[in-house]
Amino acid sequence: MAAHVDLEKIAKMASVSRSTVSRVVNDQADVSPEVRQRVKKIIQETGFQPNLAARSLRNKQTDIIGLVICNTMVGLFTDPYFAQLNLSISQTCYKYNKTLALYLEGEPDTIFPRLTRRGLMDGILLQAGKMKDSLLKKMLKTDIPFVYLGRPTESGVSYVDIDNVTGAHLATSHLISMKHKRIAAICGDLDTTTGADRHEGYTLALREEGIPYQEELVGEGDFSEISGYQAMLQLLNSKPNAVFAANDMMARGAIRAIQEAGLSIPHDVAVVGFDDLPPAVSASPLLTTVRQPINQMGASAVEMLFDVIQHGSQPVRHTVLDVELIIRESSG
Amino acid sequence: MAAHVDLEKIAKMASVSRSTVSRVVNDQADVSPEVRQRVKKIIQETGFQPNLAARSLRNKQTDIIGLVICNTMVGLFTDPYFAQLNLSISQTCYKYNKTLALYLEGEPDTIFPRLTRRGLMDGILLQAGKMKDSLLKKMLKTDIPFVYLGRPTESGVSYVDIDNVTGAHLATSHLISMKHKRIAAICGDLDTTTGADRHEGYTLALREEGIPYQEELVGEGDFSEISGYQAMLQLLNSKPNAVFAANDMMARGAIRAIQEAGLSIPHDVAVVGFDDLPPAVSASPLLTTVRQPINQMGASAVEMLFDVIQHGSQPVRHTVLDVELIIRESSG
DNA sequence: TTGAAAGCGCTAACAC
DNA sequence: GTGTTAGCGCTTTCAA
Repeated sequence: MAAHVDLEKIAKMASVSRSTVSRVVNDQADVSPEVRQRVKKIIQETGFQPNLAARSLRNKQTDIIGLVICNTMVGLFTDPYFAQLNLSISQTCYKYNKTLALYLEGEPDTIFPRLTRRGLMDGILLQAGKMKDSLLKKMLKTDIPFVYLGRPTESGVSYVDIDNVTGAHLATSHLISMKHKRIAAICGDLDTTTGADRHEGYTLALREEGIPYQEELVGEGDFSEISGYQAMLQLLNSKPNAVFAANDMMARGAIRAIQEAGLSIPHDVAVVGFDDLPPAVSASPLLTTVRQPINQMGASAVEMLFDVIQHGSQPVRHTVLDVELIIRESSG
Repeated sequence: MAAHVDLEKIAKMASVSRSTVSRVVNDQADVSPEVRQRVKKIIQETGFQPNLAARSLRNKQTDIIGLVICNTMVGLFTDPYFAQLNLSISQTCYKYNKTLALYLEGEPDTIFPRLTRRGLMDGILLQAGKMKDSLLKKMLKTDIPFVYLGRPTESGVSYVDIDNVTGAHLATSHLISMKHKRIAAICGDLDTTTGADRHEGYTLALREEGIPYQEELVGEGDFSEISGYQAMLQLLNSKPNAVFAANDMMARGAIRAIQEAGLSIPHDVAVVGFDDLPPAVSASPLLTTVRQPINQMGASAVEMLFDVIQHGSQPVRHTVLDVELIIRESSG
């Protein structure tokens, strides 16, 4: 932030006032064409760009939004899901000429004061973590605009989520329709709404078809590949002939366990995942999975946040995005 | 950024001046114990935190640093390598109470003006991309503090890198020492210094042992799993009995291709990767690979940047981190 | 040890 | 259509 040209200097060079330069910079009306022309030329030549700290102070708006993924989820940050979400959020910020601040570290308690500082961020995207996280409740008590990524456990929260229950239902129904009898599930962390909702969808589909829910056919992982592998190892003892994994990474782990056991997919055990992430899907056998619109989720969340920033947090906004079953090889 | 308590308000409540409150907030000397006590109590009660835009304007320092990974690399952002690097950078910022701004999108040309705005960032971490990227050259012409992540193709650049040549050399030598004759390589994008350096290490190791370099044993991927798979498919025609892949993702793809061809690892074909990323390594067979200290790389880069910000870009700083060969199952 | 006052660079209300 | 001026909230001389 070295010494540099400022409005004043441009004004002198163009023999006009600071205000006029400001008007030109911000594309406001009421500047004569000749003057605008002259000032623009000088701005061009000098490469002048208004100082953002000064503008933020004056405008009470920084054009920075934060993305917060706190500790309880950080271990999973290496999941390609987050990379993709992050990318879409970043792209949307770029498109609207906003800056994205990233908060990956920190316990909900210690990170909170950093999120509530004045003069840094206009608003925040809060990635859902464990249901018991206190951060959401705390944020609700502030007047800071924020949007939740996932289904919140509190009311009065604006959020964007995907239809996890329907997705899991689709996946399970698909397996049922393939005449499989013993349909296992590898759940994600059930202390997250995502994990719980996908489990719910599985349960619902079974119930609709009058298939009893059997404990020994249900394992719990934490969305990681290795946890899917381990859960499947366990489930193999119960001889399932199909398995719904709550995300693609765990499905991939399950496939590995099934293949190592000398069983074939989908002949001996059919597999369906959830996410439709290219790296997980493209291995062989190609994964049948539930596609969720990650990019749209990121974009919607950012745009919803801009709306909250501009128009206030009332009324509360919800967007739940549709999912789609993509049938490939692993389900037969 | 709603109306809120400011220094002035605290000052009134404590019956002191703004200056005194500022001194207390910034832990400066020359405030009497009683006054300090009194002011602190009120700050505590009100939850006052100084406005960062105002502070930035005054101090000419924002305590924000940027991480820039531009378009040419963005497709690879889903590589767990970047997730891990990102995480370590984020953690280090957190530790030093700085904010991290993330720039994932944008052509080098269009992103440049956004990086050079005054009053936004104190400095920048620039992830290496394609060698021909013009961003590095442009940054060099500015007075903005920055540190390059990877080996730069220009001189006068402060950077942090890992010893890619030695790593690839270690991997290849290891395969040679196992008495393999036909040692293939799956290179990463050779238009990146990382890809080129790892190729260089492979070449060097062969030469040292008097093994001729054979074109038909060398494939090129782009660091993605699928590209490793495809490159291996091709290479299998040349009947290699070992292969060095320039990263773990490609190694994983190669393993898949080898196994699908009905060959066993390491018996028929030995495989060595590069990165030592848990998700890639933990599948079976466990991957022999070159471990690079990603977390240390992130931390070093951030700390180097702080140093550049504080003390100027001269002298130029370099840190090249050591790598280590981790022998597991896939190399026999 | 404390307070008064200037000013960081910008925008916008108001006056001309 | 253009300029003057008053701050935004903070830190920091400088004076008391």
